[in-house]
Amino acid sequence: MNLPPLIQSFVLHFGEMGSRWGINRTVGQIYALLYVSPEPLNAEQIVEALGISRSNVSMSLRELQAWNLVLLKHLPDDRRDFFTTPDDVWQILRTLAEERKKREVDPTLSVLREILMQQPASEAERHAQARMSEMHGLIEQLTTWYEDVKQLDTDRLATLLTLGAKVTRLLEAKDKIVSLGRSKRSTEKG
Amino acid sequence: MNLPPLIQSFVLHFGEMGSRWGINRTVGQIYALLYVSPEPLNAEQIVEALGISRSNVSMSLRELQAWNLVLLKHLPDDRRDFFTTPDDVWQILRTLAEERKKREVDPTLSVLREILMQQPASEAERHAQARMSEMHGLIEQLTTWYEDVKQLDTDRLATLLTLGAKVTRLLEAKDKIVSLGRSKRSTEKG
DNA sequence: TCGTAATTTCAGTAATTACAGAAATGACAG
DNA sequence: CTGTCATTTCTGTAATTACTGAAATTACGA
Repeated sequence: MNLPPLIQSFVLHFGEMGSRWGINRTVGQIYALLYVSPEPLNAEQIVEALGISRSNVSMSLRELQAWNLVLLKHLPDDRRDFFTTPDDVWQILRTLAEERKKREVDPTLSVLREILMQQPASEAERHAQARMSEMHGLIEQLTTWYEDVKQLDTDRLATLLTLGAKVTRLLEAKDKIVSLGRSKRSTEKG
Repeated sequence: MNLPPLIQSFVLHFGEMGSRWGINRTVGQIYALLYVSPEPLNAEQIVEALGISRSNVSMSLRELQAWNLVLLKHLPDDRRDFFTTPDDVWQILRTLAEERKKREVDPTLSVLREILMQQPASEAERHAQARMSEMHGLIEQLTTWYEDVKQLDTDRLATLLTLGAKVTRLLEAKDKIVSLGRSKRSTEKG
């Protein structure tokens, strides 16, 4: 590996993390390298920078393309493929969220739905279905929220994040007023 | 494997998904089994239900405990360990979020911070640092939001999720009013 | 303090996944 | 066409990870 020390730390870290993210070391390293490169890189440059085989680079880039995490660019009068990551980190976040949902959530959701359609044949199955139904409900609530906020443009999304706690405080205030109203009325009744 | 068909589907699915979630098949299967079981199970029961070795069960339970995903229970006059998952799916979600953050986000955040402390020795490093800084900023914003909303009790969290889009519409309305005011003033000026 | 049951650790093996190098394919210029 | 360069696919091997069965440890009752 032949990289400036500061970049190498970053690349190596992404490699190590790779396994925890469900991708492998090489894929993680290539992504990190592309992310910090000022210019798009071609396969040969990646081979030199990371010291890995040409075929490994080819397959890893394939993987990154399947995740929609890299952009393919072409330079005039050059047949080679050059790769970058999107400039906008928020766009990267969106892609990541979408792809992980597709791979890690949607399949479970559809399996749950399928199982919940069936008639339980025993008390054990009935209880299991009830549990699965709870899980299904939670996941649906989360994905509904996600589908909702992912529509937001970046500014509004950022605002929503920054707001986070404040929305909460607003809700608490509302609750307080409502419950005050309720307890007053219930006092009057009781 | 010796389970009612409906439960078996669920367990097998969690096993298959296991790899995508960064845990292994057995761990996924055991978790799924405990999740749908009406009563806590001991190791031997898991061995019988899933048809895997006793030692494998022991190591997988260890892994699940490291993730705080299972509860250890003891019955009176019985030395064996019995395991369950929490009843409340929201609690499970919280644990999952916390553990994944700890494993998948925090290490990256600290590596980024460390690298950003250093003096870039070249233009390439300077640019790389700028990119890392963008990433760091985004992750910080996300984790701040997370630290914020994770404090909420479940009712309020659920409300926040359901609200999702509506908060947005509120923001949009506010934006419209503000920008109307601005454009009016700028028209007056221009 | 011995014996027994439960659990954990360990060492070897099986299974899976990652990778390199070679061969094949594709794309284009002349 | 043919030759060249870029990329992909394929096959075998290396490395890693998952798993088993045996041995060791722990916990506790008699």
